[in-house]
This record gives sequence, C-alpha cells and structure tokens, in this order.
Amino acid sequence: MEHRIERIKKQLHAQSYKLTPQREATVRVLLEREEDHLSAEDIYLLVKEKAPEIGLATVYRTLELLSELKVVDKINFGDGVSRYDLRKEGAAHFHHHLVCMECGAVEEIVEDLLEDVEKKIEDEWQFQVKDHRLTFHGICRKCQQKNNANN
Amino acid sequence: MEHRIERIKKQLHAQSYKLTPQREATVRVLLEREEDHLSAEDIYLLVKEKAPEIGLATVYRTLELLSELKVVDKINFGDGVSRYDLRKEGAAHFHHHLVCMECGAVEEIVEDLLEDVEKKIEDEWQFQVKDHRLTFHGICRKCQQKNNANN
DNA sequence: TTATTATTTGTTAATGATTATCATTAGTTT
DNA sequence: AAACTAATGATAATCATTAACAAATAATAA
Repeated sequence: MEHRIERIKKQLHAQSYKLTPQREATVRVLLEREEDHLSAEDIYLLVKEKAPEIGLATVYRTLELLSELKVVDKINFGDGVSRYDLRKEGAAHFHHHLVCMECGAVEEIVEDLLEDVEKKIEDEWQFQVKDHRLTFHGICRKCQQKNNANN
Repeated sequence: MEHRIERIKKQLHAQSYKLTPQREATVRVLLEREEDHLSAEDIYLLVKEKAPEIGLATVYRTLELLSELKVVDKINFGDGVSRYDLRKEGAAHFHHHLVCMECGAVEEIVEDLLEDVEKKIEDEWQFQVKDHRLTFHGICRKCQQKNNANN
C-alpha cells in the first residue's frame, strides 16, 4: 500500500502536481476499497470519515486528475453516476465487468480476454487501440440459482 | 423502412403500447440516422423539424420504452450524455464502437467479435450473458495520418 | 352514440450529478 | 518576509434526465 502511494506520488510529481493530504486521503480510500466501484459521492463520504474538512469538489477534482494520469478508470454502468476504479498495476487496463441485470451485483475480471480481438481491430480497421471497456450484462450465478429454486 | 416500422408497431402492441405519431416520428429519425449515435437532445431537435409540437419529455419517454423493448441500445461514451442506437435486426446486439481519443469520431463494428469470450465467461464464471458492451478507445486512421504528416 | 376510463402528451418544475466561481489558505520561490 | 502559484472548501451554476400534472387523445363500456 505505501509503495503504491509512493509511486502515485512520483507520477503526480512528474506532471508537477503534488500529493496533498486531501489527495492522499482519497487515494487511500480507493486502495482500501479497491473492488467496490465507488461513486464520487461514496468516496467523498469515506474520505470525510478520516478528513472531515474535505470538500466534495476536491474529491471530484482529485478523481479527475487520477483519471487523467490513468491511475483510476472512470466507468459507467448506465445508472447515472460515474464510478472510479483503481487500475491494477502491470496489466493495467484490462479490466472487465459482469453486471447482473437482476440484483445489480458487479463482478470483476482482471484477465485480458481481448488480446486477439485488439490485434484484429488494429489490422482490419487501422485503429490504434489504447484502451478498451468491456461489460457483460446478464444473470449472475446467485440469481440463476435463486431462479431455479423458484421454479 | 416501412417494414421495420411495422414490426416495431407489432412489438409495441404485444406489450399493449401504441405506436403514436410522436413515437413513430422518433423511430423514423432513428432509422434515418442509424449510424449517428444521437443523444436525446439531438433526436428531439430532428423530430421537432417534422413534428414541431413534440416535447422533449416525450422523446425521453419513447427512447426509454424502445430501450426496454430492446429496439434501441442506450449507450454511453462517458461524455455525460446517453446515446441511442437502433439495434440491427437479426444479429442484433453485437455492436461495438471505436472512439477516437483525438477527434472524437465514433466508428461502428457490427461483426461479433466476442463469441469465444462469451463462452468462456459462461463456463468459467457461470455468468449467463445476455448482452455486452465493448468500446475501444484509441487513435483513428485519420488522426494517425495527420500525426504522421506533422512529424 | 355518449359516458367512462385509461394512455399519452406537452409544459414546466424538480432532481441530482458534475463543474465553475471565487475568496481563502497552504506551499514555493525570491 | 514578500510575491507568486497551486490547491482547497463553500457555494452557485449547469445540464441531462425525471417527476408532476393538467389537457388531449384513444379505447371501452353503457
């Protein structure tokens, strides 16, 4: 955790931004709740527990900044709020979601499923791929079981 | 075109909705501008040209309805507005996008690229896939050429 | 047909997420 | 310390979307 923060700090400095206490508090929340697809409001409330003086706008600004630096992914499940996910280090941007249409649960897949597909896109469409977003909508295991039980 | 409208009409009736003139006008705009990833506001302005009395809320209502009936896909490129795409008939929901990070152009791919991947998801995660969204972010051919010319 | 009921509409107001403004504070540089 | 810059918190503004509601339209029953 401290190592990760140290690296983010360096990334910020490289662009002549500072890791202020507010920004650090925000990053810490993101690190602690890595799997949770938090909204800006969620993050704001969590940061507030530790740093009560922080303002909502600062959280938005920080998330925007981290998003530009590719430290977080700003994602959207179509429910009217943006959610922010810390990128895994290394195989960073391959990061897919399974959204259950019944219960709303979101599962995460870090494995890269699209290596071949990306190659195809680059070859056949001459489109230079930098990133991708892949979301599956369907029925999660639990809801399938629940549905079977009810029939 | 008329055939398509006829079918949508039947689909609506099957759920005891009517194809009102306002709804029909909206569908016609969607048919005419099939490739354009229009926002609700865009669609509203286009419908207004032909049916000036229509209200924005009705357009939203119609799009929501068509979305429920899976006639259109409500998609989101992360720019704060929802966009609405008429589904291709038949191989309906396989419908991907290439979004250029420089000029913002959106190209569309109708080919299904994910057959194998979907199988994998269903097998390994026991997640029953109903639909998916796949968007690539990168540099389009034109911008690549422009960049090469400038260097 | 006429009365009744249910849908759909247009207008307008409300909502809610995000962004802009701006005075204040903290950090740097000289 | 003085001068300058960057970042912050509070709040107002913006903008897409939704809700409320009265009027219009269509469907149904009598």
